[in-house]
Amino acid sequence: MTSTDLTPAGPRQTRQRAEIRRAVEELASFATAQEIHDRMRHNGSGVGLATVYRTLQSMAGGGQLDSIRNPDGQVAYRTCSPGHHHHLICRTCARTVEVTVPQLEQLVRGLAADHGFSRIDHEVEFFGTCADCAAR
Amino acid sequence: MTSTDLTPAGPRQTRQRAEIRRAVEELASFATAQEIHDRMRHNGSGVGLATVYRTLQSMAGGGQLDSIRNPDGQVAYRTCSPGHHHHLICRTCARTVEVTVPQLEQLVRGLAADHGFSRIDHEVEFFGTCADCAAR
DNA sequence: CTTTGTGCAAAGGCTTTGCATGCTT
DNA sequence: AAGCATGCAAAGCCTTTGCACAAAG
Repeated sequence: MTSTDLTPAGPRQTRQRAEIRRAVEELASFATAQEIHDRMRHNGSGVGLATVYRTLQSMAGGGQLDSIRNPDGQVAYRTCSPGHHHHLICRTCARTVEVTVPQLEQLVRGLAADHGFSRIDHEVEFFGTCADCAAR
Repeated sequence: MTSTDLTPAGPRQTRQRAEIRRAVEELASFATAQEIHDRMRHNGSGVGLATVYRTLQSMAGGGQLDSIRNPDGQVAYRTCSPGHHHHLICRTCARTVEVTVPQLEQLVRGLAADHGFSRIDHEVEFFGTCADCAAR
């Protein structure tokens, strides 16, 4: 070894990563890797699909992005406001509301205790019909 | 028309459908179409994979089966005990506990009201580590 | 200079679909 | 006899992976 580096390194700064980050930050709601890629292409970007997949995964793994699975089974990403929260998503127009449900967190802890489970993840997303769409 | 039938018809009774129903009823926990198909084959059944997929979908659509999406994005099926409830699933050993969480139901109604949403589905499944697996 | 990221295309895995045949009604 | 159900294989879709090249540190 010519040098000993003790810093965790982290992902490199590349044009592609920057573009992807920007694209994700512009999202109004969740979007899949393919949707994000499409959108970028329309905006003139030439970043490859595989890179988008890899980068989104990496960002989600690093906690910079939240990933959920939509009702069709695809993985969708979104930048999240800091802190733990959930989403209330309209099945019809995809409108999304971020909700914090402290009672749910308590509930989960209670559940865990009652059944001897630990490290319970709850990627809880609520899908429903929003007022506007119900009106039609 | 030679005859006018007013009954909704419904799925036909076939050997395959019966076999699939039986297989699903024997499940201890959720299983995907492929897993169910494999299991049936090992038990000597020659039912085709496509038929298993189609039949499970049909049964789930008819409310005879509950379907969830597992963490890998595959659709998993299970016969459910009557009444609304959720599942607490061990990520390691797949052990599943059925839990009723009345407070959650209340919470959901509250959420809906607060944000003008209606018909909120909450396919809420909790994934965690059960006591046995945590002990190792 | 070394290592990680990117692109492209191919491969993979799960699920759906087309079509001819068989079975239910 | 008429029509849905089944099987098989092919097609589809989303996602991952292999490999050579480019770029970052």
